[in-house]
Amino acid sequence: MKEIEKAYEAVKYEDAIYKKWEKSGAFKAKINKSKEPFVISMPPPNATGTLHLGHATMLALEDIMIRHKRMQGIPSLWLPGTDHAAIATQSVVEKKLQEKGIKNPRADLGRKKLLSEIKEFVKDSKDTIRNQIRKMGASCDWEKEKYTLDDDLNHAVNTFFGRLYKDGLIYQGDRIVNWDPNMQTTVADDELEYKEEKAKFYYFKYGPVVIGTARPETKFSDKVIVVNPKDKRYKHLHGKEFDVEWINGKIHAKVIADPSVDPAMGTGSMTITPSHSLVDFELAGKYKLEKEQIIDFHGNLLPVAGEFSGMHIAEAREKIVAKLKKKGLLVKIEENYMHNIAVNYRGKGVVEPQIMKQWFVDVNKKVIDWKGKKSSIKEVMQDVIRSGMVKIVPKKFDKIYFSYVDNLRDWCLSRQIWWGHQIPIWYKISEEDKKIWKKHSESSSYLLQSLGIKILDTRFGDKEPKNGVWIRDPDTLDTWFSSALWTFSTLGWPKHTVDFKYFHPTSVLETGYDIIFFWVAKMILASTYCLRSDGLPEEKCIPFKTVYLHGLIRDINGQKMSKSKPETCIDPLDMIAKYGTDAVRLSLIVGNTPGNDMRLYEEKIAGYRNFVNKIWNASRFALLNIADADIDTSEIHKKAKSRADKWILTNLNRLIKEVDKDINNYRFSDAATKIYDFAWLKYCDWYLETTKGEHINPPVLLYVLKEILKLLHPFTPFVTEAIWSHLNSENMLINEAWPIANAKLNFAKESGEMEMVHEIITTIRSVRSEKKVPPSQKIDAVIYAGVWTKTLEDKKEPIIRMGRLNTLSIHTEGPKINNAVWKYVGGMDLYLPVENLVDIEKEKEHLLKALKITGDKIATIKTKLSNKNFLEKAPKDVVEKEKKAFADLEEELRILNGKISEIKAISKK
RNA sequence: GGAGUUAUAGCUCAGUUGGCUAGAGCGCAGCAUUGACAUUGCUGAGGUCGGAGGUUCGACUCCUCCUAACUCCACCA
Repeated sequence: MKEIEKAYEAVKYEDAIYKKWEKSGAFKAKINKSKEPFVISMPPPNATGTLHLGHATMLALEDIMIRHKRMQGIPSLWLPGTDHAAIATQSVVEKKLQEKGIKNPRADLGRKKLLSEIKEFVKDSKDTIRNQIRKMGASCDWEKEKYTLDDDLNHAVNTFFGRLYKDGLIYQGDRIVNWDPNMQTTVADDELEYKEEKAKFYYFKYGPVVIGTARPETKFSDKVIVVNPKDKRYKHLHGKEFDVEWINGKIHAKVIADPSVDPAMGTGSMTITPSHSLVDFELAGKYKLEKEQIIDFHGNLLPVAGEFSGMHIAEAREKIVAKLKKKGLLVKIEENYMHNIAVNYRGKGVVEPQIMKQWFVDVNKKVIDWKGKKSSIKEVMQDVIRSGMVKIVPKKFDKIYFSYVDNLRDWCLSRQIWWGHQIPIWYKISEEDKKIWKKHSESSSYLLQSLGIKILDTRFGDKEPKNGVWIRDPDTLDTWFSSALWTFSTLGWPKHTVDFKYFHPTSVLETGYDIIFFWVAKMILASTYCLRSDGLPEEKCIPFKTVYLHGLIRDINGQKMSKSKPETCIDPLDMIAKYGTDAVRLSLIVGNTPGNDMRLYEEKIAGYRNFVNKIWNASRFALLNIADADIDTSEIHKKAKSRADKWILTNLNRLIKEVDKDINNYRFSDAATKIYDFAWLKYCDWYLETTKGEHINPPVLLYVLKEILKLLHPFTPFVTEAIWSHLNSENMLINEAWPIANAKLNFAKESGEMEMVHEIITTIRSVRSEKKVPPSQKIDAVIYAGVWTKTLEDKKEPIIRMGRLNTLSIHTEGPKINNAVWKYVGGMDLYLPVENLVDIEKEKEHLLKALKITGDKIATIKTKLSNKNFLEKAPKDVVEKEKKAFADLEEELRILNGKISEIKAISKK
């Protein structure tokens, strides 16, 4: 025992402990059909990413839940995995290839080669994130690890797609999509970011009206003017048609009135460009107008632009304006027009709305047999939350969820990149078209469109259909399409494996609130649809029973941490190296309440490192003071001797109850804080300090320490396991049984703090009156403290070790130290020095202040107690409490008055 | 434009269905320290719970309005 270091150095222990856990099989979930399991599917981090604070928080929270349940003997599965993060990964690899000199990786390498490049890259970097998950101490079942592009998960994806297709829920449609000309792919609405930008706003004469626009380059073939029907300025024009002079000659235009136009915006009249604006596209659909593409997929103008054809839009804009000016059609230019432009949040490319053929999921068609009624995807998604089948913690996110689902649009599934699950759709084409197609390296679906390839037939399938020439849709599926299946595809679905039957639905989904739309909603969509069509009862079709949404971690200024601001950005791995995983975990848990953001700063982590060290030292102390670590701690209630023993056991018992309640209610911060307080303030500062010396009761000392370690283990797994190995060489703490509150350990009556306090105060008072000394200013502190003294064998002078105060000592015999007179005060075997007087004036001031406060309180409480309404309407226990408080206060007042008269008597002398 | 969240000590945050004198950590000031621990111990200062109303015997807690900050959604032709 003696060789334990004075300070706990996390780095020395953590990796070895993790290996030991993993090797022992402690993380493996064991099926036990007589018990209901506890299951978490780990939100899969990007396979090529590195651990950030969001991951660290997620891992810490989930590990707490899993370790707690595991110690309770509940079969617990935490299934880890990684995500292929399609767009992010492909763009990283493409960039790397470009750095190597391959200018256009897709065209130059072709699909097969590029994919194998990406595969290599993922393979190499996957271990990074895996090891970082281990660094956090995550006790997940690595044997069940999955990757969203695994073959069996691909099979699940295709099965999901196939069923939707068969049910007519998947359709291909011309839709306006967010096209990123840089990345050459569509971007989901969810993935857009808006950036404010200053631009010029142009006014042009267009026939009888003046129109305003920021984008003249899209206006070549505008032939429809739209005005608000209530706008009096344009009433005479409704339904009229006429020829107007425009960029490249005359255009036959007509006027439509629609309420979507804002009369206050610009001139109140506009022309529409259905191909490159969502609003215009919807208007065109409403009035059945033609939609002509103006800009191609690289951002260049098409032949409709005449002399500007082939020019990039950025370059063309001013030239078009110049031409219109020459024609006398330019009215004015507003220079400082602020507007938002949409950019892809990955890569930041400016998005150009385009009409393209894309695959969509219909969320409104009623095909799901749900609770005896044909329902749409949207309706099922609403019902699952509304009926409470899935609970969201905190509840405020219900509203946010509904505002999203109620306005849910059809889900655009296709992405024009190669890394991901390729769409399992085949097109029958002619031999000749196939030759053309091959020349273009099977690029992307928009080329199918623009090359004019004729599709003769369309089929769903994993493999190429027979008879005829078939090509597969070159696009891939939205990453979230595979993530949506995560809770059950990882358990073997579409097969109903033993694991699937036992472990699904999962218990808790724990993640940041920022991906509630991306992921949480899509998981509900996918699991209810897939599993219901398997014929499972509704309650088995949800992906999880509870969603716990943690707050996001922000920097000290409340800003999002981003790599662009390294000075405020905290890297969890650096912090782990510096302060240890346990400290990092605590700093992420304490103060983190569901759905509320939390600021993190290094001092906070350092604070928890100090706590970890405190536990280490308390244990060290215990071990140094116990001859034999194998002390029998059974039947501990019979071994509690002193009042202090009983007090700490009673408090421990209370703590266990509260911690269980808190963890079950997802109040992890509260649970951690309570254990922290108990361990540091009650066990170390109070119990250890009080019993130090000859009053150590080894069984209780050890028992309480062990219980603290168990309670703390889910929060700080490493240090607790490290200490445990000194206490118990046979079993690892990770496998120990979780503490259970024991009624026998409730000594509240014998050991209640207040009772003890009163007893000691009484004794002290009697001591004082005997010796006629003024009350010590620090007397009250005595109650919490307890100090010991010890004579060193090798020193002549008696030594007083002052743990907390100068005023108290514990000794079996009335000591005579430093010429002080010590008096036995009983109760806890305390000896009190009756000299060491204090500053009388200060004491007087202090007492008078206390007297005033107490007097005020008594007045308040008196009013309350004389209030009839209070006595009649307030709950009985509250009234009782008030009465007791009143009695206590009066007693306090008496004591204070006694002290004051004492002081006055002394100061007179 | 629509919706939501937050506002409590110098800083970061707790405060569970309204009910004992509103709490913690950090920071600050003072004191202490030879056998677990300076990654320590004790003591102290510091709050009209954003503002104004209302409901109630009683409001940090519930309701309304106002102010400020943040977030999400929509979107600017």
